[in-house]
Amino acid sequence: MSHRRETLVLEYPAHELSGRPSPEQWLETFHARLKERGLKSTAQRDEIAKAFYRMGRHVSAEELYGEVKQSNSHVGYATIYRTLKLLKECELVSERHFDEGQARYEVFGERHHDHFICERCGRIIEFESTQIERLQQAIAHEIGATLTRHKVELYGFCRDCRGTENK
Amino acid sequence: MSHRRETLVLEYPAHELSGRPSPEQWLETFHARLKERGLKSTAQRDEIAKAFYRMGRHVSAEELYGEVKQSNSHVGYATIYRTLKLLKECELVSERHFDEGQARYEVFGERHHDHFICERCGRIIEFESTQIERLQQAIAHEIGATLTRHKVELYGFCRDCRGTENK
DNA sequence: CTAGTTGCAAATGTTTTGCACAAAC
DNA sequence: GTTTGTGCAAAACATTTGCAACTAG
Repeated sequence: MSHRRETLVLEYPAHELSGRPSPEQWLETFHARLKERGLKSTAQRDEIAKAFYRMGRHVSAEELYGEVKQSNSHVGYATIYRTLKLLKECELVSERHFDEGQARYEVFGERHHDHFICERCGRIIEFESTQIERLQQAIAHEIGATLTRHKVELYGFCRDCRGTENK
Repeated sequence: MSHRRETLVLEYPAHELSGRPSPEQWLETFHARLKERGLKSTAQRDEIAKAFYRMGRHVSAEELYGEVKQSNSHVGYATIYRTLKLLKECELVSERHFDEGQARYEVFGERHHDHFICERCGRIIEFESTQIERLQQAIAHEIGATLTRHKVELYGFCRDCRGTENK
């Protein structure tokens, strides 16, 4: 009996993302979903979407605002938030609330994964676990509930920050 | 080989809480921890702590403020927040951030449990799973991290709200 | 007495909204 | 030409803080 891999740790730098559509495909999908909803494509929406995609994972509205400002100094915070909301509605982005004040956003529709967050350096490591997925379904079944989504977050000290806790 | 129970669903109404100290014990502990820290016990702190304890689980600052106002109309929001922060520091209360804007608080130090949150009616069901606990440790080990805390949240439709999704 | 606590109002940080002007379809 | 989108400033929230008056130890 083969030993199937149940847990997979994924830690990619922003420039090395797997399982993603190309930026062009992604933007096209955005345009299509906007059209479906009778909404318009605009230069700002494209800029924001592209900047977001380029930045990789776990981006805050503030960070995105900063990035977009670099190329186009004339976007307002409001448009950032409005576009992020749109991208959520178009199911291209998902919103996460880690234990900070602000929300973070990531490209949606990749394989489901969960997060480890280092409490010292803020590093976020992603992982997938089919066992955890299965267990969650089992628990939902026991409760008598239907699951729409779920969230597993581990907090602690990462490899590099272990042993520096008391510094 | 016996079939050990791995998952336990806990759903208590506020008036039927298990594994808790008595309100008096709890308040005494609060007093003791304040003293340790060179801080004072006051009428307000007691009132807030008692109201909190009485209200049961998953209380927001707003709800607690409302409750305290009933008996003593002269507490400010600031004192609610300051006392909640104190209770956290005294490890008598823990703070949770579900996917709402506001934080929710619960009595700390009971057995670790996780939450299912119904997206229709807001009901929160707690459960414990030793398997999930073990898996999380295994994942932390694989990442090379030390875990300080973790969080599992399931979202969906509860028993009573299933089938009413499209109403 | 004196350090710690309170209530208020004002400040904060994040996100949302109203509105007049501008741009897409 | 409508309808939708934008930028700005103001509003809306949840939470925190400064400060003068107050109170527990």
